Amino acid sequence: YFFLFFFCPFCSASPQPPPRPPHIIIYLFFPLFCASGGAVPPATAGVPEALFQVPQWTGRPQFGDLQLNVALAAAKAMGRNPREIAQSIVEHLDLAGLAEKVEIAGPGFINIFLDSHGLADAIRRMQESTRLDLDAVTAPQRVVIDYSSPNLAKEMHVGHLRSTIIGDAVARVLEFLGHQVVRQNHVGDWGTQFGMLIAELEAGGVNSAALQLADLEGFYRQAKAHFDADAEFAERARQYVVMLQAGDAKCLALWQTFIGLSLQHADEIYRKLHVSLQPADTRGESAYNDDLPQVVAELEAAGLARQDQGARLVYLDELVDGEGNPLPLMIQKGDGGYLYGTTDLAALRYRIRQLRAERCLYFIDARQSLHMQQVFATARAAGWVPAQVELLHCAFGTMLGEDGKPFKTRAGGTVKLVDLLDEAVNRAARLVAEKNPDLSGQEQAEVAEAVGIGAIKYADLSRTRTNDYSFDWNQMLSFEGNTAPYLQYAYARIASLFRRAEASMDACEGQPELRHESERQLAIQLLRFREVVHQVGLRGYPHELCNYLFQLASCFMSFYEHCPVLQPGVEPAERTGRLVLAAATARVLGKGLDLLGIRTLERM
RNA sequence: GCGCCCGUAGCUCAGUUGGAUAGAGCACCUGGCUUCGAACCAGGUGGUCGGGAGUUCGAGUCUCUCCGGGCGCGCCA
Repeated sequence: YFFLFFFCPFCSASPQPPPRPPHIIIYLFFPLFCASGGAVPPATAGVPEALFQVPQWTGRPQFGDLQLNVALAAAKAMGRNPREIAQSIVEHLDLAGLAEKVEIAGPGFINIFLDSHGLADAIRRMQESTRLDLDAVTAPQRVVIDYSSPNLAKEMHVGHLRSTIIGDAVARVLEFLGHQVVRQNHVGDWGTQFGMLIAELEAGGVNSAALQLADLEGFYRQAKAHFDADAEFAERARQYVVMLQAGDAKCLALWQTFIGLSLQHADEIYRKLHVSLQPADTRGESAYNDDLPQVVAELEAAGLARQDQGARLVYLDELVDGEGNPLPLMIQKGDGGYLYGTTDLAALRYRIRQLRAERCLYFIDARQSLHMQQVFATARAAGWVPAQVELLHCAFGTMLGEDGKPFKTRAGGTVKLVDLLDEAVNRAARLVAEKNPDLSGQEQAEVAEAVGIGAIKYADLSRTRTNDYSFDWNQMLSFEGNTAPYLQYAYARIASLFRRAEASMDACEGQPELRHESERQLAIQLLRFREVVHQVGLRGYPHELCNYLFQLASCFMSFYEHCPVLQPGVEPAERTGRLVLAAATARVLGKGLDLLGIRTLERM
């Protein structure tokens, strides 16, 4: 016997399991045609993996729109003929109104050909819905997201881009899904580096009142050089750190000057980047200074910390290398100073206790993987993290130079983020002036801003975040092909269409006809939006949304090429239907770009 | 030594629970602007998925092994 029930991960109205234990249960997840949204039901966790199936989009018309391979998997488990199983599944399938045809093909593929009327109906519903038919999750979580977190001792550079942009996109996605998002900008505003800077200022007799942001970078470099070369200087720097942590007034005043300048600079960058971080989201390492002794004391009391050569380290059974050698986390130095791991633990404790996090996402460099693992394991061992709270290190790769080594300019420095952003806007401005000289100067500037910044963000967001990537000025500032401007252009064309039609995009309603293949493909793409957004919220990979939006825009461009809308000879019903498709496309593109933190334009 | 990541078209990259003929963008070639925006569209050239073995109806995807590259592994963050 086969018991089939349709069980949509985005739908709160899931059917109940059969009353008696079935011989075999096949769950069919239908991503489409669900009236209401919801969280992924926890029941999925208990389903035997082999019998758990989501129909896949085929992308090949001859194999239908959706394909189920469950018969093949079941055949293996049951030792039966897959085609027979497929046949028996198909006999039990009731897809009235959803599919016009179901075929068994090859060794036992079940190919589902969606019904065009059903598709059109789903598009109509989507266009009528204020949320693109994507309702909020039924079980919202409180999610703390740690991202951007620049080092305040120096100016922001291209290396800070990834965490800032990717974390922001995921924050927006989770918020859109209905989760309660708490952003945490864990800035590096504490520690040895500030002792270095203070020592450098003292040595140089610099007037801190006249200090400018532009000076900071140079001071940091000098201080670092002195620190590495001059043992005496290094010792002084360490003493300043101790004084700073002890609350010495003079040191604190200097420190305030530094971080004040840096935070202001960071905020300017965030505004330029159209990143949603606000000053109130900043809670730097210094905020946890007073908690550190308590953190160490608690770990000690829990019997997790041991002293070794004056330093305190946490040893855990699960923190070992391949040969069983311990990989301890140091939480206190021999001189009594604390380390960033201690601060991370204090921050995590704060996020659970004060912020009441049910989920914590960390957008931090992949090179910190071991460290994050140590911090998570230590916090759990200390009993600070309830078992149901998910701690996720959303790692990202390193930005490399042409030589495959961590990126540096020819002079050995880093590319400042401001310079990259300005260059992007300048290039975009030249392009706009050339392509659309009719726009006013003000409009051209706005377009250049949106296009230039969008291109940079998209170049980063559209790659799998865990991979390293090479910094390539031209590629990052490209405006052709799979880029943000392509998506913005598709949006602008639709806006233009509605201006010409003298119609409102939001008020555009009706039933598309989906006669042309490109109309059908566009409709299918539109309906995939929900599953993609949920996926990004679950895994934290914004490139999945980028890929989807690019496909959607491509489908639209093709549709628009082949299906006239306002031209003479187009029947009224056809015209209405195509306007609905265009409007729905614009809304999904607009929302998708918004979730990526990229602006849309009515004209460009 | 141990661990993690990576190796897919000339270049930069996708490829979700293993599914039918491995896909994009850039570059190159051929077409398309008196018709809704050519930042575009239609089509073409281009691949031993690093090598080998295994698992099975079926492997870019899973296992093992080798090669090549990157990163990490107690007193910086």
